[in-house]
Amino acid sequence: MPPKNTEKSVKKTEADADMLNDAWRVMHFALRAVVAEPDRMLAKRGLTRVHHRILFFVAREPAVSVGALQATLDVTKQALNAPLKQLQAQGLIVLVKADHDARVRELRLTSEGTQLEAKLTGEQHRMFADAFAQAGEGAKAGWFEVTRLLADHLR
Amino acid sequence: MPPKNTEKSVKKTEADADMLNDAWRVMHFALRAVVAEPDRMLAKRGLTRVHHRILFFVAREPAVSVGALQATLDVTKQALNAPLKQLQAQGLIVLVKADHDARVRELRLTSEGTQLEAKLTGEQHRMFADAFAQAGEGAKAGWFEVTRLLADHLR
DNA sequence: TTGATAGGTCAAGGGTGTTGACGTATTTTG
DNA sequence: CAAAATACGTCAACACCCTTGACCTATCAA
Repeated sequence: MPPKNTEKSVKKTEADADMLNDAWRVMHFALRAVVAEPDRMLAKRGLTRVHHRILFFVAREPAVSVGALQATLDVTKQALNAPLKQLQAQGLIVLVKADHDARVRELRLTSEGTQLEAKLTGEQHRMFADAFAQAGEGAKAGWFEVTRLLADHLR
Repeated sequence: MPPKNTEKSVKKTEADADMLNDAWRVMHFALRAVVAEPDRMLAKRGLTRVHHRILFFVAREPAVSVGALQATLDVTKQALNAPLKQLQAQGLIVLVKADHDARVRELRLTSEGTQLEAKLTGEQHRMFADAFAQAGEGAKAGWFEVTRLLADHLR
């Protein structure tokens, strides 16, 4: 038999639901906040979040091939082509033939691209670092634990 | 004068950068995880996240007007119209003229709509509840604190 | 030489959002 | 009461960004 809905248990359940809704809401806003500043910077150059994703991955894996990037970002080559050309046109990335295989093109950031990427990612890092610093080590550890547990549900 | 890049300070900085990248990555995956199950359930009915958002807000604010919902979701009425009709067609929501003003239509969930919404939101609540339960009260408090601090950057 | 691979490009189409204009019913206001 | 404003619905045009599919070149490997 399920427990009766006493006055008390009802209240507790509703408070829980509110708390969980809050968790979801605040997580949404946090994500928007982290993305907002970089988005503004990108918009000034006529770029979008896709461009940032490209810059981000190329920064962390220099000489990555177009195909590998495509797989990482999980988009078709047609979808990747346009932003890639825009980034080239703005002198943020270069494509050079690979030594080992002249068919593949290796992506690299130019110094300008490196600068922009650092600014974009740095802005996001600053937000996290600030939040962690203000909240303290314990809160930081808790945040990571909970967030990882949530992410684990992806399988 | 900036501090020298000693062997040690370099290592620490890089570890920090990794940690902050991780924070961003894990947050992404957490969000995807929370959204994944409800998305699957919606897809079975040919619905999307917009429909869930509508169900969610109507559940929490019964008799909300079309215009108010539109403002809440921040979309045009044209964008809202199609999903609204689909939800009506599936018998999940009803629109009735308001007593106080026959121009406005008040939205309400049908019992079927209430059921579906509870299933969708319940799935998300379960994920958060599980994560919080596994991580403990301290971690939960830390998670909320950090996430709120991040969200605060929105203004 | 032949077949597979990396990449680029063109064409067509879907999905989902937008703005703008217009129509109808209803309420508020001068 | 007539006129203006409001709530909502709908049609059309367009934009953005992604997809699939086909075809092309250059290059490598069997």
